[in-house]
Amino acid sequence: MQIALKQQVRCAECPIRHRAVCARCDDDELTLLESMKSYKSYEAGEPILWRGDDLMFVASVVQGVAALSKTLEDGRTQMVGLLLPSDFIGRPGRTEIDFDVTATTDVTLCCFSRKPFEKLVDETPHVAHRLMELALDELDAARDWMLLLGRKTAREKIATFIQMFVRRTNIDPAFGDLHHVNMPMTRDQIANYLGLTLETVSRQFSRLKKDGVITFTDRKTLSVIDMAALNNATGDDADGGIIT
Amino acid sequence: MQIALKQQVRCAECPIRHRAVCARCDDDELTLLESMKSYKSYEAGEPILWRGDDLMFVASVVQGVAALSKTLEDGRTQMVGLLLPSDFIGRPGRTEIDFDVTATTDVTLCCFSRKPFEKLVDETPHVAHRLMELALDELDAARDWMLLLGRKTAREKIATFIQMFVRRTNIDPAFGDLHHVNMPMTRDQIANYLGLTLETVSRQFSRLKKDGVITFTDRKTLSVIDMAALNNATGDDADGGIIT
DNA sequence: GCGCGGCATTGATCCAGATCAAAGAAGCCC
DNA sequence: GGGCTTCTTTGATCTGGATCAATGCCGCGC
Repeated sequence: MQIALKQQVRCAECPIRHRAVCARCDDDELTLLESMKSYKSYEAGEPILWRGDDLMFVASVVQGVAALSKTLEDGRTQMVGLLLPSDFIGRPGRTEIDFDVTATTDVTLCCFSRKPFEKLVDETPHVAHRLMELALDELDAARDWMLLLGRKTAREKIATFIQMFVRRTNIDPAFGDLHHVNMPMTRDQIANYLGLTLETVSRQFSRLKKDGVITFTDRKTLSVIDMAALNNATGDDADGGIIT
Repeated sequence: MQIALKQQVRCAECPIRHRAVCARCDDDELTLLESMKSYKSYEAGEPILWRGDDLMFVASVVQGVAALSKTLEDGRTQMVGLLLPSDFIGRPGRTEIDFDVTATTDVTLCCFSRKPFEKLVDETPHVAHRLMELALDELDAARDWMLLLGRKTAREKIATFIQMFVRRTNIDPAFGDLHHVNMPMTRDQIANYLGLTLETVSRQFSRLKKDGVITFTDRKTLSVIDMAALNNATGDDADGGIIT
């Protein structure tokens, strides 16, 4: 799965070229970015940033999945964001962050020193604009998630979780009726994501399997057998707008 | 409590002048804004916008409290945001919203038609910048809230809720040791906010009262007797950074 | 003052999901 | 391949908060 990435990929060939913060940069701007950027890699499980860290760099996720999480005094933790390729770490005007960032899978970041990057943002309206869009997308995702955390049952949470990966993975609708989904997380991480315990996560996966909604290829890969049943099980309004 | 607001307050005298989206506008810009703006009022309980509505205007909350909420198929609802004076409704590039906006108390909005306002944003970098800051603040709040919804117990949720109002209400630290707090919401609204039922909210208030942490003046006004105990009961790290 | 409608409180019971506990898989290193 | 460790599943039990059901409180209109 993991594609080896040359230490310094040319921006023009970058896999996240069209979706990241640099999406609307022209050739001159890309040349500038190329001179500023450097890649950093992290292994699965490795911390990327700790809460309260001084933010020396900002970065785009090029490859892999990272998680934002918060922890209570006694150790209970909750994921509060999931960073996929093209998502951005760090914000203009913020010098530190209030959550931990951890590599969920092996992760490659495209990093920029904060100061020069902020200068660039100030001088390049469309980069500022793109940052705004990314922040608003995160805000939308956070709100959907709040509904999930506050009101959904365990089964609905798991169904929503699977649905999310289906939508993200399988952009191509002409894929056939069997939706293969890879979930790059352990049961424990999924539990932290959904505000559940890992045992409950496991049990709900088993129930959906017994009910003939999904089937497992291996522990992290499943296929959706009955997409209608899955959508039903999320508890959301039916008008999700996606034709299954 | 409610201060009567003239139908068209001069921007220079506006109570949210220094915190809203217009915070850094100069006199010329204010003159322009004054010619664009119009006030709208809503009574407590009244809907302001429905999910999916076409966003004809954007607005700043001048006075009162409004709530953003989302609803599941079967009617369960969850608040996903609370709009206080100076908070902003509507985003550049978004023509509709994915949640309901309802007046929690009587609300006054300062409205701008969406199109001309977007033009203004494009031409005025510091307005765009301020919008970004407001969005990022909302994102921070959303993440704290996700931790609360996903992992906190009922008692911790209520304690956090009270603490939030203490911090917002009583900016002046030289207030004495008795912290009066006004909560402009019914038990039912608090429950929707915290992902609980109204009965549980009521019970936890009673327990905190019995434990000598708070005392009630009336149903919506309370005083914190033991601030240390309250902070302890939130479950958060002690380093909240506020001297009580 | 009385009656009525809209919160709020309190009690009794139930159940979804947490917790405690044990036994399978699946890597992975030697 | 054998013996680690780490992750996952499944079972038994417990419990916090939901649900169901009164009852209490307060403001308001007549």
